[in-house]
Amino acid sequence: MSETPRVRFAPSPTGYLHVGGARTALFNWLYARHRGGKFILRIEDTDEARNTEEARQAILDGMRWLGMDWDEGPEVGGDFGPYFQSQRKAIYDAYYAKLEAAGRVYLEDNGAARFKFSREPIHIPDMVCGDVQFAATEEPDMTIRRPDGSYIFHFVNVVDDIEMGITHVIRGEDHLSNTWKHIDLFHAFGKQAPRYAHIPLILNPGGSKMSKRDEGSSIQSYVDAGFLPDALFNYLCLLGWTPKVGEKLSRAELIAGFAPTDIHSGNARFDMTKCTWFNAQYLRELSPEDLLKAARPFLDMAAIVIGDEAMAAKAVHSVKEKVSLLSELPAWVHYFFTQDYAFEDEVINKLKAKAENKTLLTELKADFAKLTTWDEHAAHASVEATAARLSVKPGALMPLLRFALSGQSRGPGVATILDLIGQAKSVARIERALALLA
RNA sequence: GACCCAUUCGUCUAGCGGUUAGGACACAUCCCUUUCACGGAUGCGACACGAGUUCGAUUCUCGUAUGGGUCGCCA
Repeated sequence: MSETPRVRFAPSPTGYLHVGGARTALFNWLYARHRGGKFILRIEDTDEARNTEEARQAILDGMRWLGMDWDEGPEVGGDFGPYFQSQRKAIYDAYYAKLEAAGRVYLEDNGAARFKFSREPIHIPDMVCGDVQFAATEEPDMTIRRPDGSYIFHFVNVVDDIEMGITHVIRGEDHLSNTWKHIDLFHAFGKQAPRYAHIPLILNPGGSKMSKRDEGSSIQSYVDAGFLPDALFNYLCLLGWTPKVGEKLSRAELIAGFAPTDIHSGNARFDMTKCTWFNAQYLRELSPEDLLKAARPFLDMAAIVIGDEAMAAKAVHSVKEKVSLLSELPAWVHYFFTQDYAFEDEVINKLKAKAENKTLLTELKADFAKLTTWDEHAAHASVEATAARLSVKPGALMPLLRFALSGQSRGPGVATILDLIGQAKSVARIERALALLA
């Protein structure tokens, strides 16, 4: 246990990066970083018919988006490559020969090769589940090579773990029932099996294993929905593991506190509401500039044209505690960037509800037009002055201004809106609203 | 069907023989307030069941039930 750990995440590029796979990768990554070991990415693409280049790319993209770097693997290299199983056939052939020499394989009529199980009891020391005992198996010997010469998962997985010097295998609990087969193989090769940690599965809200159909099953869906990588990263860590020092933690804290022995052995349901809450928390910590940067793709998608970057940063910042996802931002800020914003029906109705609204807005506009300085304080003071002059409460004027300036019934403080939009445009917007009431 | 893992508020969980069973999300109420939010306060809400072991079980053991997983020439 004192050797430098070498752990790996070994996804199969058959689809998108799955949230469960990402969490597995994350625990491996956390463990490697915690112990100063190596985190290896190995692509298990032995089944050519099912693998796609898009899927391979999606995995790499997803890993990078979440902020997990790998010390060895695709596009990085390393001393134990290649890191694509599709390129390691010579190694597998050599290992197959060892099994053959030991009399542990035999051929089926069609050419497929099977590994002869030892048929002895096997016990798995697991850092999460404890010691798990499996009685001598009565299952048929397992196929390890197809008739076309390509090898099966269980075989290549073990061979590569040996060849790559993997010391700890942290993977989903769905593998626990098959692990005795792997150990049997390790023994057949005269090797000691690595340390295992089978982590609980992530279940959908219905309580079964998350599948591709479920909301939030692919990492890309979080990118699209406007999640921040740090937020997802943090939330995913909490599924199956409880850090001792709190829930909302930085990566450094997560790395420092990570221990495989603290991982639970019961499955956990994914709670999108709490995941979203985490995102809201992380969103609020962003500086105006960083928030704008993160929001940019979503603003672009909504065809919002940002003129002044500084103003745009202030605009998104002004509503950041009102949203949980970046994708919600455009609806809250679009009117900052165009004089041709739409009016909600509800807003028009409220403006028309009272005849005096027209008078009040006209007076506000007149006072705004007279100002020689324009900022949040000046604008706010002007509204209060108008209110005093007309003997009404400022609170009676604010909603009207909000309606006129934004066309919406909710938003940041009215003074903030006035400041960001500017004097001339604010006056123009009130005129526009007045025209609507005519 | 066989085997494996699990079972505390709706969800994620703390608990490692004696606790008023704690926290987070959600929910409810109140406060704050120019809207919507944020924030603050309070509240609602759980040990699957049955036997043991013990002076005493949420905690240990066994059984039952329930949930999940695995038994592929998928990974």
